[in-house]
Amino acid sequence: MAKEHDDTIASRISRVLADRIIRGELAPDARLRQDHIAEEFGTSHVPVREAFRRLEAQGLAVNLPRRGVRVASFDLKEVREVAEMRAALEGLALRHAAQHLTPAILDAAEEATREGDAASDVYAWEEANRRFHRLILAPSDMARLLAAIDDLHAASARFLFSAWQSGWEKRTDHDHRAILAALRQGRADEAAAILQKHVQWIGRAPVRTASGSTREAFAIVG
Amino acid sequence: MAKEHDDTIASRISRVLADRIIRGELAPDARLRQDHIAEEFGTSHVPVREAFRRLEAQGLAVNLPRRGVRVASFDLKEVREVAEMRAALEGLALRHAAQHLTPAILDAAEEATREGDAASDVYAWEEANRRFHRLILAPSDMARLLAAIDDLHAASARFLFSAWQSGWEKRTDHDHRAILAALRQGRADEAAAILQKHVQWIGRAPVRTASGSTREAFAIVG
DNA sequence: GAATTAAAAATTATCTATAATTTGGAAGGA
DNA sequence: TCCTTCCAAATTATAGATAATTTTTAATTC
Repeated sequence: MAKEHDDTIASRISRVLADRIIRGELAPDARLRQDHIAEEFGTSHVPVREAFRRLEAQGLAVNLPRRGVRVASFDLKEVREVAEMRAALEGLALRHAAQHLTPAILDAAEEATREGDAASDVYAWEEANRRFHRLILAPSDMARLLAAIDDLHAASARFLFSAWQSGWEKRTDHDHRAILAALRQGRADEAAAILQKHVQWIGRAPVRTASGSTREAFAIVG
Repeated sequence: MAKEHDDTIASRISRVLADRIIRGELAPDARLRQDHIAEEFGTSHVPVREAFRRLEAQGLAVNLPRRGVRVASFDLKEVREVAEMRAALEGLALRHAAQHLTPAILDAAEEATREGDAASDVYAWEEANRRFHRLILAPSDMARLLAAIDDLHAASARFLFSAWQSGWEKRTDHDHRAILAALRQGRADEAAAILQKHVQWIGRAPVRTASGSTREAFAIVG
């Protein structure tokens, strides 16, 4: 039902490109040539340009008029910025969502945490992590806030994949469990406080650069 | 210099339409017909469509694929939501900006407050108010955060103009002065706390509806 | 009220103009 | 001679205009 009828070519292109940027298949500063992309998707450049405007708004691409669109670059400063914005907004969302959380939702969130702990690669972990956050925040029923958080999660995931392309290690997410425990006991403010700390934790990993040397990469790991 | 070289037709259209929506010249749910707008601006509909994507991302318009674009509607719930998001994000920005604030900036912010107090209509007041907030937050130097705050200010202004189309009364902004006083004394956290309260204050005003009766309208007045 | 047709509007394709970039010398200097 | 720098022509890509197509909405008929 509703197959993909409510879906324009532009939105499909923007989703696919966003995914490639997030996964690092399109590197920072890489040019996005509208005619090439149009050809790949078998369309004209018009919907491609519309997709570009969406990517710009998400902060995944930057446009230089008459000089083309490039994948947005990022640095440690922006990782920190996104972490703090997530802390502020997710804390707000959780305080509103708390009163609408049901045992069923909390159970689903715990299951997402287990799946994250069991994840064998960083992509699977990120998917489970994002699901956890979305599950406990969605009942806030604040559309604008949730959309903003989604865009921040996209940025987070990009930082994460950039740092941990390989070498992912399983670990147990104690923060998620502490958040769920607090929520089960109706301690919403405590849960929000843990969440805010949790989201601001920035992990670091050594990354092999193109030139063979290694540098440190940073990413939000919550 | 640099006249409007770094400016596309699409961005100009999106700015003009955003302004009309914010000022209430384009009412909620009003249809935005791409061909009509294209004709008005003396262009084709292609840049108009790109402008629509930007308005969508700002939350000022909604797109129903193949059925056209409409001005986004809003309600008290969204006014509250925007107020809380502004509180969260402006608080964050101020805590980062505080250490970079100079006496010159604080003087300029005080001047903006005076201009707001002296404003004779709601449009002048909003301009001065926005300038105050931008002045004290910009030194945080967090581009993504400031862009998000700008979009929330646009939404705020729309709510305000919708409620106070006429009947604006001068008043003295004690909150702004308390914020500046705290900042001058280096009490950043206190300033941020006042700002957060300030931004969440929702004023109400009676509004004459089309049918002649009156209803209450709500808006962020900080 | 359901079905059919006509009109309007959105989406996408194709085409054109213009700006930006690259390339290929030519001139000048060491 | 070799290298660098500068300029102009050629190439490439973006931005926008115009044209074609599909979809939705309205009107009309049965």
